[in-house]
Formats: sequence, structure tokens, C-alpha cells
Amino acid sequence: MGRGKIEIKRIENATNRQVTYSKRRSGIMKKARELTVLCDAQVAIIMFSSTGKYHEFCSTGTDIKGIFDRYQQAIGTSLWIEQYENMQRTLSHLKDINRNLRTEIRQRMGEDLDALEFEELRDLEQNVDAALKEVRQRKYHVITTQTETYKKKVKHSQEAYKNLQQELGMREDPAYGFVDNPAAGGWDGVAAVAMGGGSAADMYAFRVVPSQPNLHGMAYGGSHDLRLG
Amino acid sequence: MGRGKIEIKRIENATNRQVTYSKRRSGIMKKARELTVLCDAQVAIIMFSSTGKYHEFCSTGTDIKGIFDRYQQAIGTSLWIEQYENMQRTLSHLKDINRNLRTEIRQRMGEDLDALEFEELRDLEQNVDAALKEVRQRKYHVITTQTETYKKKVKHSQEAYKNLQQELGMREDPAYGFVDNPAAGGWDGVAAVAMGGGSAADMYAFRVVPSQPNLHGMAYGGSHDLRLG
DNA sequence: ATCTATTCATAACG
DNA sequence: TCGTTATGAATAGAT
Repeated sequence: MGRGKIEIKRIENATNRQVTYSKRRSGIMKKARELTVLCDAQVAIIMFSSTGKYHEFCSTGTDIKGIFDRYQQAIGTSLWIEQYENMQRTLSHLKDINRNLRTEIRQRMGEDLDALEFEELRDLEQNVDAALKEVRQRKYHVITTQTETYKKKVKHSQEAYKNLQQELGMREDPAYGFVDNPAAGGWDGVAAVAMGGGSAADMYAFRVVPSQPNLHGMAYGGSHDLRLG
Repeated sequence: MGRGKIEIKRIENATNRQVTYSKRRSGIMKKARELTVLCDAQVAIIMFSSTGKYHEFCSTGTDIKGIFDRYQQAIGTSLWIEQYENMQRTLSHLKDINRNLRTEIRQRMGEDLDALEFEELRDLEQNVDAALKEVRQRKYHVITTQTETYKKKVKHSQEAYKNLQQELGMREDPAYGFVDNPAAGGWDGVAAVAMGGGSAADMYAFRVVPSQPNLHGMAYGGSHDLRLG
């Protein structure tokens, strides 16, 4: 066809190649369109020229994705099955870990202990016991730090008050001022009791313990909702 | 082309439609092949006839998946981006939850407590304390059950032995038989101490507590490796 | 499937 | 890129 037969081999002249690509491409697209109409067929075509430009054809009533999904169904496998399955594996792996973490937390909360052997129970008990000691120690540390802070604040205010009184020539009734040594029966006392260890720590532990396990991530008083599979 | 022009509209006669589909399909495939050779292009074609049969063409040196990956890159998006992103979201969500669960476990083990407020520390302490009580109670229960079981076994063996002795006419030296009441100074004693609560429970807790947090899923003596994300 | 009259696609050129 | 045209290719309908 055309003014002379041509050999079917790569056209070396870049311009000619581009022209021929353009003409023949539109020819194929037209044929494809006719085919879909005449024969009620579904056709998807994707082309890349040697210069990297892409063109596509797709029969009406569907799209490239639709035809490719159908194609994958037809050949009975997904072209991207490897990536997909990798992801699926990672996902179910994560879910497994998740479930196990939740189980561990529940057991650390004293629930679902039926499945544990005696040895496991013993280890768990020791572990929780040690943890409790750590938490208490940290709590005492926080209490102490806070106490020190308050003591310093009191002392600072007290001195400021004294200076003020001196400047004003003691025009106020001394009975309403600060006591001479607030540390004696004040914050130091609290700190001493709190640091005393043992059951004395319970003086700060008056909140109700939630009866439901906290599986929503973390935060013992928070409300992050992290439920999932 | 052909003995008379035809209108481009669906061919109603099924046989004719099928024949035309076949002829024109091979025509398009040939054109596509020529195009890839002449113009050094990449072409992928997928066709479905009205009867559901599928045919494909793909230029040499690549495959359908290759051309599709290139196509998706060209249009700058994945046709399956929605599914993919959904999965990605689920994945990172799971990872978040995972991280939070690990944090909660670490805190329940008495680690990483610096980030906690005093109130959270107090709640955590109460929670762990309550859990410890639960674990101990369960441990005592297991001990008791085991004790009962052993006691029954002993009693059973004892009776069997007595019966045997009677049948054999006491030919053995009685000094080597079972004592009359093994429960008196035997298993009951252990159970009594174990049930006594408080520090008495530590008599079974002689194992070394692991210094590293058990973040590998569960099992306090096990070795499941569930590291990820 | 094969044949063939006819239409269509397109190579070369402007 | 676009139009023209001579020519070979594709194919509709018949067998």
C-alpha cells in the first residue's frame, strides 16, 4: 500500500519513522474502533513511540483498568500478584504481632491467665512485681521533685513577703504572714511519708482502676482509639 | 475493502460477527507487529470478543506487565492506587498501634516512665498492682489444683498398694510402704503456705527476671520472634 | 478455509 | 504537520 511496497524492518530515518508511526498508529486506532463497534468487542491498546510518547485506545463502555482487571481474571492471575501478596503477608504478620502484644498486655493486666503454665505464671508474677517496684520508684521520684519545687516556691514567696514587709515598715498584722519555718510541718513532711516506701504510697492511689483492659494503644487515662484487626 | 462498503455498526448475525472479528483481529495484530518493527515502538493490545474469548498482542522485548507499568508511570498514577493506598494506610495504622502497644508493655514493665505525668504514673501503679494480685491468685489456684491432683494420685497409689499387700498377704516389710496419712506433713502443707498470700508466694519465684523487655509477642519463657515495623 | 472484487490504508511526495 | 495520489493491503461476501 502506498507508492511502492516497503520492507518490514526498522525505519532508520527518524523523521520518516515518526511520520509512519503517526499514520499507522491512527490507522490501528481506527481499526480497533471499528472492531469494537462491528463485533461488540472490548479492546485496549497502549502504545509507546520510540520517542517515548504514549497513546492509548479503549473501547467505549469500559476503561483501561476495567479491561486489565478482566484480562487478569481471564489468565487467572494478577500481574502484580507478587507485590500484592507481599503486602498481604506483611499485613497478616503485623496482625499476628498485634494480637500477641494484646495478649501479653492482657496477661500483664492479670487476665486470660488460664492458658499459662505454672512456670509462665511464676515468671509473669516476678516480672509484674519488678515492674510495680519500678513504677513506684518513679512515682516517688516525681513526688520528691514536685515537693522540692513547691518548697522552693514557698521559700521564694516567703522571702519576697518579708522584703515587702520590711519595705512597708510592718504595717500589716504579723498573724497573717508566713510562719517562720514552713518546711518543718509542711512539704517536707509529705515528702518524708511518700518516700517511706511500702503501703504508704497508696495515699496517692485513690483513683478507681478501670475494669476493662486498656487495649487502645497506651495512656492510662487517655482516650486514643487505636482499635484494629 | 471487500465486495461492497459496510456500515460501521454492530453486526447482528452472530456468525458473521465472529468471522469478521477473527479477520479484523488478525489484521490489527499484524499492523501492530509491523508498527513495532517499523517504528521501534512498544505496543500492548488486549481484546475480548463478544463471546468472551480474549487475545493479546505485545511487542517483543517486553510484556504486558512491563508496558502497563510504563503506562502507569507515564500517566503519573497507578490504576490500582486506591487499593494500594488503602493497604498502605492499613499497614501504617497497624504499625502505629503496634508501636503504642509496645510502649504500653514497656511501661507496664516499668520502663520508659519519664514521659508519664504523675496522674498517669499513679493509675499505672494501681493497675499493675491489681494485675499482680490477679496473677498471684491464679498462681495459687494452679498450685492448689496441682496439689489436689498429686494428693489424689498419692491416695490412689496408696490404696492400690494396700490392696496389693492384702492380696500378697503382707510379704513385704511394712517399713517400706506408704505412711498412713501422707497429707498431714506432705502436699497439704505446701498448699497451706502457698495460699497464705503475701511474700510467702516468693518461695516459687526464684527464676531470674529477664532484664530486656519481652517485645517478641508473648510467652515469658518462649522465643517466638515477632519483630517488625 | 479459500477466492476475488472492492474498499481502504498508506508511502512517497509536495 | 497536512493534503494528494498511486499502489499494495485488507477484507466482505460468496463458495
